[in-house]
Amino acid sequence: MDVTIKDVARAAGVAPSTVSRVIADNPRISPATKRKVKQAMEEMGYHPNVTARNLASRTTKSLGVVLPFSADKALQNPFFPEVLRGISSIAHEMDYSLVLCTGETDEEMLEAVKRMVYSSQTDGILLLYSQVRDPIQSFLLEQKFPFVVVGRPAENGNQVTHVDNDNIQASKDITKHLIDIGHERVAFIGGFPELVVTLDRLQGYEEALKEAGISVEENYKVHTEFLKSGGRSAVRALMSLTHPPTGLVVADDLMTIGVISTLEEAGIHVPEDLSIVSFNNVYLAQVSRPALTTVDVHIQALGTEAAACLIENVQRREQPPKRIIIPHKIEYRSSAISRPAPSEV
Amino acid sequence: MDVTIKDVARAAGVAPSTVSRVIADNPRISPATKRKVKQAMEEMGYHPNVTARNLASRTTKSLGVVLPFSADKALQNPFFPEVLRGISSIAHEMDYSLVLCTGETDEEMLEAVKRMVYSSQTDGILLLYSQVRDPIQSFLLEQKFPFVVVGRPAENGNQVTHVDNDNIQASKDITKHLIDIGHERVAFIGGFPELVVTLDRLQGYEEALKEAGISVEENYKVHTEFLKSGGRSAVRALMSLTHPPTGLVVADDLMTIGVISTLEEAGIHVPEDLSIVSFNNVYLAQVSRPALTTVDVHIQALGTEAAACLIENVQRREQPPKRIIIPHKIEYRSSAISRPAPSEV
DNA sequence: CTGTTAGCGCTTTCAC
DNA sequence: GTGAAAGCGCTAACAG
Repeated sequence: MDVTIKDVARAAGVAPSTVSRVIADNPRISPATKRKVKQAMEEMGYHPNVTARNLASRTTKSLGVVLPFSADKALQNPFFPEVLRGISSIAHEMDYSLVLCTGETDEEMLEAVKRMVYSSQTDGILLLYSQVRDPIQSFLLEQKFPFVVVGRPAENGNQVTHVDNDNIQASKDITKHLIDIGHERVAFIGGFPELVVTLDRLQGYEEALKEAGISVEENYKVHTEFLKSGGRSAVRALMSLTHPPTGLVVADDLMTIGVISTLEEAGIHVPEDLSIVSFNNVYLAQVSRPALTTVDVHIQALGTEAAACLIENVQRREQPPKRIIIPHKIEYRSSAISRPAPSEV
Repeated sequence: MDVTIKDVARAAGVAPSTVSRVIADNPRISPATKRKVKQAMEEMGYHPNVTARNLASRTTKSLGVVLPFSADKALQNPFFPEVLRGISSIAHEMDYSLVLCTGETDEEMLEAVKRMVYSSQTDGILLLYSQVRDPIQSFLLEQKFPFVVVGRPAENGNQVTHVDNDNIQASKDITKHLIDIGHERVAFIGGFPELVVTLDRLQGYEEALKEAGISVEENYKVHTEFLKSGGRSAVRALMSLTHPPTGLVVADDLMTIGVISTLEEAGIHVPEDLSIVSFNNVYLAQVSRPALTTVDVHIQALGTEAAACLIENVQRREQPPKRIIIPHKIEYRSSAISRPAPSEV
């Protein structure tokens, strides 16, 4: 940096505070001086030093973003770039910058978050996932540090502001769809059971079954790691049951792609032999074969709402905890078809 | 924030400057006072204020990261999370934070970058893509602001530090593979022709053809948007030529998935009817059907090298421009098979 | 409406 | 080895 507020003040023949006011676009400043100062800034190529401003104003105008860096391939899920886009659009609009919280392990992540808040590096934090007994959430909560989580907090749900879908209902809806089109043996494949989203979608699945008078079979509930080959055996086991399912509710589009791949290897075709529905409606869901019947959770909206909400919390402190539900919508495509199969055409 | 360096100083019975030196782990400080001060910090729950430190030391200990936020679905490419992981691991290790440069359009992106450097919000910038006549690169260059690009700069290649694969060679290698296994009619499908990586891979493709004595057909070179449905017609057109290709070099794994989808719709099977090879080896390349023969470009390494390099540049200014090439390696899987097809088994 | 005066919390000469 | 003092560049009362 080079030219400072003092330089501009001198050149414009005013006090530094006046320049500061011009920067802040303070209303009670005469158009004349405003113009004069602006011109000086322009001519001298002045740009306010963010750090100095932050120190003086005791804010950072930045939001911390916590991604699940640690978890295996989770970050490869297009879900995250997509919420990021949403967040970024609002942040940009409101003139906030985004700083990433990084770390390889859960402990490192927690450390990173602690450093962020202790060293006042950020005004608020955005948690892009929610897991059971998350030490990060507890920490933020006890520090009374502004944060919002994308997802449903497993604990203290009404103390922490969060934006989420009604995943239970969404899962109920899509499971019901499968049932409605004739499937009676419907299984569920979920990811990390520590993730609240997994639990919610499992619960919705179970509720739909119950409401349809179908009993919930324990061995119809499978948890496989995200896209992991470890999941293959689980899927195979599922399909070699005496009464294998004819329908599958999978907790995530990307996981679905892995599952379909495993199934095809085993000679099981989707949707002819098995119908699959899933969640998120990432872009890939349209171009994969078969195109996926999936619930669109409006990922970007999750991001924009979360960011807007956090910024509001940050600006006027002591906002009461809020809960925002983004609506969902089923996209009917070709991975799920009626059963029993229509008579051969 | 609450407890400051002064409080600690008072409590420990030393001067603030001494505390500062303890924080910085200054060698010429007696073990005794060091211990005393550390204990005070501990007891009082002291954490240095990053902003104040930055202002005083005139550095930010942060790196700006420029992702192609604007470009359609590009961000959905797992390539980016993966370099981010690499970058983040080094940044974390070296105690740098990462701040994202956000914007919806190219102009906004440029503005964001300008703001970052003008307002001294970051010590250096990481550009995660390289396109022809990129105003961001020009700007950074003329500002003499430290930055490194992941990819090959289209212009001023020896003035800007960059880490890249030898994409020309990589493309030559993989194209040659296709030729070696019997394909003579090989087409190329690339993405945005403004991206240098696309150009390099196209060039490698052409060179391989020439070296094999195969003439380069203009209508064998197709550019489709990333995953976009617009690409479908292009792919279909390609396949309805009088002499359609039997082999395809596609510039990116994700694009390949879209292409395969289009082909299957048209009743063309991969690899039976058409062999495909591509680039990046993202995780999906293993689980998609067929699993993709693709060149592994070591995405994470691109990230770690870039970050390490930038941090070095930032710490000791006036480093000469460097160019780092990450080796590549072909992963042979099942999307490409010999032609003419082996006699029916 | 504008100037004056203190800092924000830390680092960094320069003495001792 | 440690302290005193002077900022880093800006904002924010408080006057006027």
